[in-house]
Amino acid sequence: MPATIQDVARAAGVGRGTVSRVLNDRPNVDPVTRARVLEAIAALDFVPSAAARRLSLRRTQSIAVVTLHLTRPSVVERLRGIESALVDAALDMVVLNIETLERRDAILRDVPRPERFDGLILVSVAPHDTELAQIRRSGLPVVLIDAHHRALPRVVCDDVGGGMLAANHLLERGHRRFGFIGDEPRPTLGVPSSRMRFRGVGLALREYGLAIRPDHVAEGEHTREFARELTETMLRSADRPTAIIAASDTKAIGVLEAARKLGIDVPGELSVIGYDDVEAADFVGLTTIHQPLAETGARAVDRMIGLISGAARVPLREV
Amino acid sequence: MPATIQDVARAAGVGRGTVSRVLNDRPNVDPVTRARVLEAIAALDFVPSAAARRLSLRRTQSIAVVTLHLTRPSVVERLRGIESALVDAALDMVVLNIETLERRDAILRDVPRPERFDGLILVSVAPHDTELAQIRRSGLPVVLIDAHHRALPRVVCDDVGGGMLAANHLLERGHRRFGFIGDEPRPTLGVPSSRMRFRGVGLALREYGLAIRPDHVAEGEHTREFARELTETMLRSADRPTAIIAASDTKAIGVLEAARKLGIDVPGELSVIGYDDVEAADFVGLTTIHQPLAETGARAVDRMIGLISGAARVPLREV
DNA sequence: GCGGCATGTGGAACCGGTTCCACAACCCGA
DNA sequence: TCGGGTTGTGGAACCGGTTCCACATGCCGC
Repeated sequence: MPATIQDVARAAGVGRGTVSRVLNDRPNVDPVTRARVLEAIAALDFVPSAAARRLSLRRTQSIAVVTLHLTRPSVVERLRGIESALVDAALDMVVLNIETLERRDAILRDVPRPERFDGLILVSVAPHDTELAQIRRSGLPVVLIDAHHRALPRVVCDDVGGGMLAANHLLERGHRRFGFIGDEPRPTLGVPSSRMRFRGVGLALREYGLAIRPDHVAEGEHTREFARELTETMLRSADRPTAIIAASDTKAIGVLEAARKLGIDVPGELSVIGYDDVEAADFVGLTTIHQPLAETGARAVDRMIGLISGAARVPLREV
Repeated sequence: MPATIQDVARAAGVGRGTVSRVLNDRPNVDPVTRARVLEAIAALDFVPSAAARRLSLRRTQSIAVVTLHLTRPSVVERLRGIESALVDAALDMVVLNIETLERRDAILRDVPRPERFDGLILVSVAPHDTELAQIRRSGLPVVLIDAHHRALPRVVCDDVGGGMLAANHLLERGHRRFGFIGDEPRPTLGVPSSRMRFRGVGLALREYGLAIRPDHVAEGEHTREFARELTETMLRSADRPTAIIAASDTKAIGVLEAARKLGIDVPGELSVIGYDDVEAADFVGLTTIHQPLAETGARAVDRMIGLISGAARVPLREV
């Protein structure tokens, strides 16, 4: 039903090749001819078929964004940055979300195929070595966000630095007994950002000749309820911490709940720092670490486009 | 580089047509031949090219999801539902996010083209009549979520009912003076769900012979700060409301902030109801209206697939 | 006045699938 | 034994673009 390039060629009285040259702004087209072709295009409301274009160019004009836990605020914010940068580059964003291990494996098996996508952005997902091999074979450009792999370009936030930032903030305010509420140290899916943040906390404390007590570290599932329970136990201990750093705002809210339940005043008797800067953070009185999430997304797209057009650069990090 | 159907045909000693028949599980293929073809496919690690398939089938195997304000929790949750349903149907989800009016118009102009997508899901976006005409012409199946159009299939939550629900909850608890904090009654982008909810509140009050005072209704921009300011003004009035219904949790938090600032105890002196059930809602002590967001997303995909396969059904609603 | 080069153009071949048509081989009943 | 139907198969045509090659035309300098 829609007009094809052949129709345009006929209408303008030229060959298909000429229409194609006009469409792609190539030189060696007589201005008069060009005008006639453009007129025909407008008259027929012609839009080139993406499918045909993809087939003959062997490019798909779309990139896959693989996310872990799409609904987390930090992921969404990154996605927004990615989307808006991709729009500018006239690329389609296909979102693939991971919620189970099976799906993770299926995606990493099926997605890195050059005939499916022009590029791959993995958010909080790092490929295994065998998966990396397939990605390599596919020749697809890949950029990781919030994930590490020694051999792949990545845009990461400095989690260690973030942890240090949080700890230093509290140290400067005189705190000496710290607690940490984090995620699984080695998550089945995803990446150990939580552990990195913990390491940053440890580093900052060391400069003050301090260390965090093992029983003041509690790691587990990324839910508020879980964080609440772990915190309750921690706060009941004899020498309870005066400051708790949580690996995310979700967990931080769990910490606040526990404190409230035990009648511990925040920030009077206990300081709490979260991570992510969710919308409600300042209302509930949470100090939090902000990350430029949308910017990292946009940045990843920039690098991806660089890779597509052939540049190879050294992996870099940003805070 | 990757193997083509021609390579497979050669390897198996058959014609391309036969390979295609095997790939698509068509009848009239000798079991022996089929086995030989499958063997060749496995040996060559052959995966059919999506681009070629799209071109010859004139189907893209991907659907466009247009969202307004991707980052709002309610939208993300719907997106998750959509994504997971689309995966089951082996369709790619291309996300297009709207943040400005220009982009809105550009998307509604360029996206409804049969050569680009197999279907369209609009989340909180309703097309104008001229845009509808183009969609019609394109022949693309469209499903709206959280948006109304008399002529298009849609999956909506009953906003009027939600408003009534909120109001009745408060009426049963003895409240008689209500306030409402909502979005712009007729938003430039997006849909007037806020107004619908307000109408529901009005209906519920009428049954009690009550009405909401005009100066206890404040509508404006969807931000916490704005909601806070509007609420402050409202709470300073002589006969301030004893209960406030907000059109979203974001605004509800603004309301809580205002109350806190003025030293008004919640829920002692003022009850607040929000909308969306964001994660932090119960921590901050907010009563909120929950909607089955992911389910509506999945439901929309079901209907879309129904439309693609040719069924035409009566528009319906769900709560 | 003619060889050489730049410019503009038409059209064939190609990308990698699907579909349809023609035809061969076989089975069956008359 | 022969006509008619079924089954399996190869290959051409097609989807709608891009690219490359060949060729026509016009201009230049000698």
